[in-house]
Amino acid sequence: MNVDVLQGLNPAQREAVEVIDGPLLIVAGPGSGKTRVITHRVAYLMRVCGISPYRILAVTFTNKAAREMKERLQRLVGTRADQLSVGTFHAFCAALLRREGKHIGLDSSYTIYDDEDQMNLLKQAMEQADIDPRRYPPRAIQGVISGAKCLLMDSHSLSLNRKSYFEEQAAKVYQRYEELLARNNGVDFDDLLLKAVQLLRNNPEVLKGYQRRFLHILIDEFQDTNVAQYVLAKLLAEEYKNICVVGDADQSIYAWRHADIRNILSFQKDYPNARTVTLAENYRSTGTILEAAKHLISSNRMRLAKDLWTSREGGHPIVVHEVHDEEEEAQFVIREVGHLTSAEGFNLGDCAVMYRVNAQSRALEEACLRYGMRYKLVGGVRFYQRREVKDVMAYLRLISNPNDEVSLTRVINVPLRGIGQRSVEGLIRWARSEGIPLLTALERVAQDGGDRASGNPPIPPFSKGGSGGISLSPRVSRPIAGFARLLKGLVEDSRRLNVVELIDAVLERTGYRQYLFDRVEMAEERWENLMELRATAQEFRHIGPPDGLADLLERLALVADVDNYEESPDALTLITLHQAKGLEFPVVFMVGMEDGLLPHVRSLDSAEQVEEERRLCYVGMTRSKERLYLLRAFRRGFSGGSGPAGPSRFLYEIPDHLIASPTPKASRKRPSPRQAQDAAWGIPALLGEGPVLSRSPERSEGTAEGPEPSLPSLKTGDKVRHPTFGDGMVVSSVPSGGDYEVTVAFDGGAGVKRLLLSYANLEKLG
DNA sequence: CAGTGGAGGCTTTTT
DNA sequence: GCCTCCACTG
Repeated sequence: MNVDVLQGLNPAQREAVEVIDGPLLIVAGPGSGKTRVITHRVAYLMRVCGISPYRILAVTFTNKAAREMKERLQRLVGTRADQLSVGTFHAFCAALLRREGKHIGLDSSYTIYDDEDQMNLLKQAMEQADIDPRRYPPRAIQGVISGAKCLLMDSHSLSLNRKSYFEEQAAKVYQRYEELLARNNGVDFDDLLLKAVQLLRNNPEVLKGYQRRFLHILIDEFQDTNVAQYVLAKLLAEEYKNICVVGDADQSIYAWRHADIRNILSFQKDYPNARTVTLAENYRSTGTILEAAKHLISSNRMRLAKDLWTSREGGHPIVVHEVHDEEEEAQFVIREVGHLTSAEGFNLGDCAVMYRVNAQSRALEEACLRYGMRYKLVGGVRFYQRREVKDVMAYLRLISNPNDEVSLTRVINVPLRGIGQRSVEGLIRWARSEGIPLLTALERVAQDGGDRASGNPPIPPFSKGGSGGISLSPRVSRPIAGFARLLKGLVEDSRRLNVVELIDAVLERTGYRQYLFDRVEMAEERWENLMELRATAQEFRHIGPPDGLADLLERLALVADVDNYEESPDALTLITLHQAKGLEFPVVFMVGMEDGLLPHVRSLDSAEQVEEERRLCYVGMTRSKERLYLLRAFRRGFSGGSGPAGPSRFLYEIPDHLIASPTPKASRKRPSPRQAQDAAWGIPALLGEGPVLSRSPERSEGTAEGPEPSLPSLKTGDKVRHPTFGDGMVVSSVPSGGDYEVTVAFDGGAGVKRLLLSYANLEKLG
């Protein structure tokens, strides 16, 4: 019985399963059976080594991966799999904080803020810190704060280690932002990790408990972990040092989210005796595809080479095709998919179209609709980000955590109750000056504000009245009082109702349902979404108050999507390259193979970023099992106007002999600087045409024209004016993906900026 | 207080 | 080119 856990594994896989003592690094190339190894390893630990599932922790990057792992393990070891700790870092930390948060002053009913909530709070913090959001984009500030948190830095340490004036400003916001979070009894996603680490570091006895519990720790997608996650894992593994990490640096595509490939190096340094097992056999792709991908990725300097191989030699050549624009690109995909499904035995569900940015899905979707091809768009607006869902969630959060002012301000006037922005602001200011929670302020208005004689002169917006009350006109106070009563009633309901009943109560008693159908467009669809939320809540209905609500809210905060990607046998998949990671398809179309898109313009200023783009390209190519198409358009309507675009540099990194109907040798060489210049203006560099491919000549000709006359040329030394940054001098101007990337040194505090000419709205000064 | 229009701003995305 | 946010008007 114990034998079958090892059966069917190749020698490397077998080693990765059997080496259980001490630290282990598994380097897992694409399609190397990684998931199989992980699940079999866990099964081996349990069934062969007799280790209790309670003492095994397996951490994954996404909920989906966690779910799949659990399902597979259930098949391998049965119901004992339920006792395993399998989940994401964030979920693990959320549970830890709920249980042990009291050690760091966090109430167990804390709220987890998502991106949108976080930005709301951050903007407030910026206002309080008196930092101009025009000069310091909140998004960028958020990025700096998040980056600091992922390195386990607090605002003080960010301030000390600042590398720029910008970071110094960010540190100021950070401090305020933390104060606001604390007042709201809220945490953001990064806090889950940061606070978990803080908690464990500052509470040795708590830490010891977990260290002794987890005899074996596994981390999947190790290349995607950030420093905080690695430190957390290291802390937990300190007792037994049975830590197994699985990853592939070549598939690291989340550095921009503070994932740090250097964790792999740190691992080898922190555990000098760590064993390394490389899974090099690829079971997914044809020899041709694997060869092309290997060749591409070998251009990266920051990597450890590994020798991937497959027994599936040869295979269909890769099709590289040029089209005029995105419309033609979509048309080509549709025609080709039609051919593959009607004549070559593929199913529609076998095919996927992958792209760099979501905006590219539009042309594809339109084409699918026009030609009547079934498709499945992955991603888009996520479920828990939809307004109606977030509104109802805000009510639920507020019931659970009355200190949550973000949620309170979100719903105090939804449905419309005549409580305007000014009233809310006044209320908040008043509550702060009195040092009372916002909810208490509401209740006070309900107690005495509502009945106050109308003869009282309203002092807008709020002012202190006698005995800690406030005086305001009934027009303002009545709806506020009404809202306070509503909330109080719902909090009482929550003590006796299960979560499903509670959701129903919220929908009815707040008047939300009525509001939706009376006043909101597409009410049916939105209602459907709310019913889906209600369906999710069913899972928690048996958990009595107040835990049911807390559990539901945790789930809603940590599980991003109900309709995560699921295979649909009869639809063409449209998906971003990022989301495609971990998936595989018999047929893959990669569209938008242009410099400026892949690699993306925003990555062109650093070699590291271009390398990440190359990895992204590598990830896309290695999703394919049988057929791979690389499409490139001469001209693409991209944000800000349409411009010609040169072929992706990555196309030149694929050997000729792997490409269908090889193009003339001369044009397949890496372009000379002159050619690169031409390419940037859309002058065709790839002249060859495959047999399947036809390009309408009359349209193609139109692309060979010169630069758009509308783009003014700027040269070094020119004086320019920018609407927000003010006056400055051009330092450099280089063509970039059909645009110009202009570097400008501004006179004021703005410093040196890199701008895209078509976005920047620069005025040339005589 | 609430609905409308103009201006500005633009990857990738899970938790 | 399209969506989002803010400012203004009704």
